[in-house]
Amino acid sequence: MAQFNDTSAEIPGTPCLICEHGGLAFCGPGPGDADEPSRLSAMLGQVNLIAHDSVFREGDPATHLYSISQGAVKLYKLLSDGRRQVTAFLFAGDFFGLALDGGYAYTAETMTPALLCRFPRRKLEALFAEVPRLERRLLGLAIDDLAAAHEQMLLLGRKTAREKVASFLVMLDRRAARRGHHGPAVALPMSRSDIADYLGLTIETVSRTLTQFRRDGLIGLPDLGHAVLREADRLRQIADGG
Amino acid sequence: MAQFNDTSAEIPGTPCLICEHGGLAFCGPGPGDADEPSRLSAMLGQVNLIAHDSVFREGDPATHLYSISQGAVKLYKLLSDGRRQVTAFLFAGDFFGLALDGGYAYTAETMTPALLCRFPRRKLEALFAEVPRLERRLLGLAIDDLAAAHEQMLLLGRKTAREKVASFLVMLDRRAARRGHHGPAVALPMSRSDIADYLGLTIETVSRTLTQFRRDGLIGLPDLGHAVLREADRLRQIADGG
DNA sequence: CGAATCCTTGACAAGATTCAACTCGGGTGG
DNA sequence: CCACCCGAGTTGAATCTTGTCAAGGATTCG
Repeated sequence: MAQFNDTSAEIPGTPCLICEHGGLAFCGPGPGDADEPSRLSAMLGQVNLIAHDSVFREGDPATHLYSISQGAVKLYKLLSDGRRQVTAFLFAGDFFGLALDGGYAYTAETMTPALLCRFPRRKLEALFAEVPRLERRLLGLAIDDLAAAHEQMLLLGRKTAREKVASFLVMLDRRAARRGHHGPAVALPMSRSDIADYLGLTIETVSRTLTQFRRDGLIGLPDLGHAVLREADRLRQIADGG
Repeated sequence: MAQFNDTSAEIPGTPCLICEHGGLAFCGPGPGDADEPSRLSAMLGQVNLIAHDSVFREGDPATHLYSISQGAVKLYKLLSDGRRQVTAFLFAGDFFGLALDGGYAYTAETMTPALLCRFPRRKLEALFAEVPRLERRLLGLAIDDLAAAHEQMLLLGRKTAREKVASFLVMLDRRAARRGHHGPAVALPMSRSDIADYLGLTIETVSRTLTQFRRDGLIGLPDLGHAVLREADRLRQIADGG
């Protein structure tokens, strides 16, 4: 585990695809500052991973900051007996790996083949002095993550299975739209087991709830990897406790 | 609600007590940089709140950043039907209120009478340019919060009631020790209802679990507001899923 | 084509919630 | 001064949502 795919292990200097992603990630170009992206791309490296490969593990020294160029990644934490909590699903344009000297707080694993950009933490910190806007951006992204974490705590602590699954589908749909995916179906690159561990449920409960939504005409399930939100408004209502 | 106590509404320029708290909060003095604290205290204001007073509400415009000088504060989010998730308990030296233009992501309420330091967000951002170390500190604190949030997700999604309550007691004990409180009893300034909403349980389950711990000799409950961890190691073991 | 893995479905069990009664302690007012 | 009241907490019994265990079906991949 944790090996990088041989085909293109690391390509320093190659321009980062996510820099084209409209500023979603921290390496995106900012207004009136054309110099910064080139400085960043000069220090970033790309890593190409196969599906179900681990990027780093909880407790590993936090050497790099990652940004997803292509593919999907999940973050999770484990209890000693193997119980797992998936804390985030990430897609193109998202970043992860923000950590202090204590090491990464979670394990990061690809769900699909993925192309990641990564930045050495040390070099990035040195660059902060020259480009303060960078650190501001990173702080903003951390605050976004924090808000998402609080929202997930509300879900885990206080929502029913039905509300959790509805929230999950609505969240994926909203984020897919933000990335420009406006097709009828939302992609589910994660397994039922991943979904269960994200929502604090079992795979059986996730499966049963999805089936019930399908029977009620709220969603379509054309195949295991996709869901169609037929009654998105109703799902949003369920997600918020209605 | 949300009124400041009349007795000492705001005292600009008064030195912030938490600046003496050994660098726990972001306004603490750093090595070789005696200038910064004075600049900060020049722009901070103190607010004195009674118990069970709200500091700000979820969605309010994020005008200030807060730091606790004295007292205890809780953060929470609500669902439309009143279900509540407490996302954090905060004590002297802790800070809160980090938010972007979307407004605060949670409501903040005192649990005890509290003395807070607050910094206007606008002015703080202006100061970032002059004192880059400040922004670095804030980013570090945000990363700490993020790690705590992930830990809480693991608790909410995957721990049993017994493990949740044990984790809660151990967490309070560890944080009290960090603040220099080494007495035999850990303070519980929050109500059973707050604890339940923090752990994703009901007050009855919290009460029953505490009683069971007491019967098993793991803890003492001298009064409603205190707990004595008699078997701290065993509690830590339970908290981690043993 | 076969084997393995993932998912779905069903029957049953259990941990936590709900509902309800009771206790305790503090504050108030007769 | 003390009885009363009220809110908070505890305890008990019944219920229920979700988890556990087990079997069957589907999809994928060698």
